[in-house]
Amino acid sequence: MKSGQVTIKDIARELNISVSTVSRALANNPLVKPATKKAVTELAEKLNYQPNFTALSLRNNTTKTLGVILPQVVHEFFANVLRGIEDVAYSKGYSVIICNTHESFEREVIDAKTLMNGRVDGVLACVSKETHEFKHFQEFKNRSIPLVFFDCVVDDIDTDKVIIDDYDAAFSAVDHLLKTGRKNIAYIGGPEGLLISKKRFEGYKNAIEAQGLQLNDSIVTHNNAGKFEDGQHSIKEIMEHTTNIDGVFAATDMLALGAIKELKASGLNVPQDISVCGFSNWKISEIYEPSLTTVDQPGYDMGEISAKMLFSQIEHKNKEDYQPETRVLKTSLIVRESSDI
Amino acid sequence: MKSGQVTIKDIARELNISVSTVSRALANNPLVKPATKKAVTELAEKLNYQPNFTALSLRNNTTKTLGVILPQVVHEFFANVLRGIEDVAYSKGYSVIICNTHESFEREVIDAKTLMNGRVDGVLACVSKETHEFKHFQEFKNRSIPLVFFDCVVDDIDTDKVIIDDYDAAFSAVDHLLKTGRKNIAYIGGPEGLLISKKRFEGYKNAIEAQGLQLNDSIVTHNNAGKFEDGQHSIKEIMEHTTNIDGVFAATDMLALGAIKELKASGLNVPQDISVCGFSNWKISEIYEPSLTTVDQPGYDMGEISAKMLFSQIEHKNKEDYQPETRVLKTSLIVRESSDI
DNA sequence: AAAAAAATTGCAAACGTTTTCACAAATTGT
DNA sequence: ACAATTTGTGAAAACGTTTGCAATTTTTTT
Repeated sequence: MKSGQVTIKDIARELNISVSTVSRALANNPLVKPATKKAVTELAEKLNYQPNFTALSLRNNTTKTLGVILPQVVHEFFANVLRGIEDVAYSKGYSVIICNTHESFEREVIDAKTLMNGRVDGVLACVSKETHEFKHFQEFKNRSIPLVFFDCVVDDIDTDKVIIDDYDAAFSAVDHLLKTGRKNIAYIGGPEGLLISKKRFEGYKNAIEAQGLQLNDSIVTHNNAGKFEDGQHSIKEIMEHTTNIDGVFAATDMLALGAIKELKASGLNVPQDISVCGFSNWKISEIYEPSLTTVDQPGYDMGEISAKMLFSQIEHKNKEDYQPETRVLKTSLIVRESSDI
Repeated sequence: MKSGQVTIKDIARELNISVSTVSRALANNPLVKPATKKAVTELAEKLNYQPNFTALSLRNNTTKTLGVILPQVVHEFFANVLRGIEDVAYSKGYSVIICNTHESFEREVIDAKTLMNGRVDGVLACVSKETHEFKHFQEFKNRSIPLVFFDCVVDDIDTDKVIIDDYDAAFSAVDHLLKTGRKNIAYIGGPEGLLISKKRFEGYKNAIEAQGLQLNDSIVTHNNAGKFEDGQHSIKEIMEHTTNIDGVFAATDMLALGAIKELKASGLNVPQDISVCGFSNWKISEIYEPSLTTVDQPGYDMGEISAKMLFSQIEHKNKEDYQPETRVLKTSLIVRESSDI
């Protein structure tokens, strides 16, 4: 027994009344006599009474907690998503438990299990790039635990989803490079299996073909991660075969920055000789030299919208008429020095 | 009533036995007959039974959850701390609820209240830079909820603490600059009220004086945040009065990078004309050009040690013999291009 | 002053689990 | 065949809270 915890019973005993009365007094129930109410609230104040969270959860069958499963936190985009989620949650008196899978499938499964036993009222999830099997998420639906996917979603699971229009974003970005006169634009991609990677590549491809140009496979690369070093490595690889590229579209800012570093090292000037565009608009892309043209993702909006959808599921809990929905959010291209010609 | 949740009662009803037996069977209690045990476990498996988390918490008076209060998550150092905490927690079957105060005092108080009602078994906290009043933390002690401070700690509260040796780190960093021949080293600090800021400044000051040099107040600045723009601004301010500085020691990597950008803009070369050193070893400091000399903080270790101390408090819960302890962790200086002369 | 109505309060059940205690059934020893 | 074990099971309490219902007290009405 936690010594410090003062309960409703303690107050009842002290005041020689029943726990029911104390409970009602604290709830400001009009049934209870003003005098009693006063005595109770004053004593509660004095003893610093806080209703036991676990008992409330059990009684009300609601934990006032949301779970978030996501692959990274040191990531401006995810951090913004989290802020959006938190703001909505806090405004409803909910708190948020964050499970960071560190891009590990194994951890994701563990985290999903952790959230499956009634610990949360609903779950927001962004799947890791290692994940190709989704039983652990399906189980939320089986148990009718409200679930919303954001960013990296699972197509096969019928639930609310909020995604970025990755295709459109990539198309616009590459189109921008083409419009400035670039013709040989390399593609440096993230994990090939990931849906968002595929969409970004599609956008790249179609933008090029829309200009009547031919896609050149030898200047297209994919990486298992989206890290700085991968960007460097990709450029090296591309330059082994092809030296006349004049543009780079990278699927993440880190890939783009790695590319810039490597391009500089090989004696090229960005943007004079070659333009570079990233994806995500991290803080670093603004302060790097040259500053990086990139796609700004509406992270905060995504979090806010996802959380609102989740609450609407939670409130529809018992009804059968809930129709899952997919929201597609628009991005905006931020042109900076790295493509400013 | 959540439709999806299958309870021990459902199993008992289905098998026409009592809930006690089901409970025992699931706990693999030797008292229960193998046949019954088999029937129960098989049905539980089939129905995908998961013990209700809330009920367990109430029964056992333990939530198997730790709370972490910290001011930022998009911060490599804090992210590493979190990994350290999570690894220890997960290994003990605990999960972690992260409260991100976004450096807001108000939010910190709300978060503290949220964790105060029996939702967690213990709390790890790093105070925000806005915080100058600590009642909300003292309350954890009053309720005898285990509490460990890390990084930004509260001196007045008698509990376990894990800190970086900020003084020593700053001293070594500045000493390194001095040893390479620098004589006029500017200081660009973070929030002046913060203990870690004071310690870093002390280290800077003493390193300079240890060389028989005089501290020059006109090349010392403090900032309310530790952001890139603050670094730029500080350099501008310093250069208005003093133009012969040949070194900069900044209290964060972002301040240092802002400083570099501004120095470059004013026509100086780093490190040829002036050396710069940051603090924290963010990823960006490695990839920036020039790469940044900085102090590496053992974030993972800090998280791991803090969590272990917290568990030792949790396990000592009822005993009176617990003696709070403060652990001071050593840093290491990483010399890169920005001071390589 | 008694009856009726209104105002307060307490009892007990419920949420899902574990565990102590008591009891029933099966087995063993004589 | 009967007592003494052993083995297996169930009832009930407990964790801290809310709430329907019943019981009590107080106030109003006649």
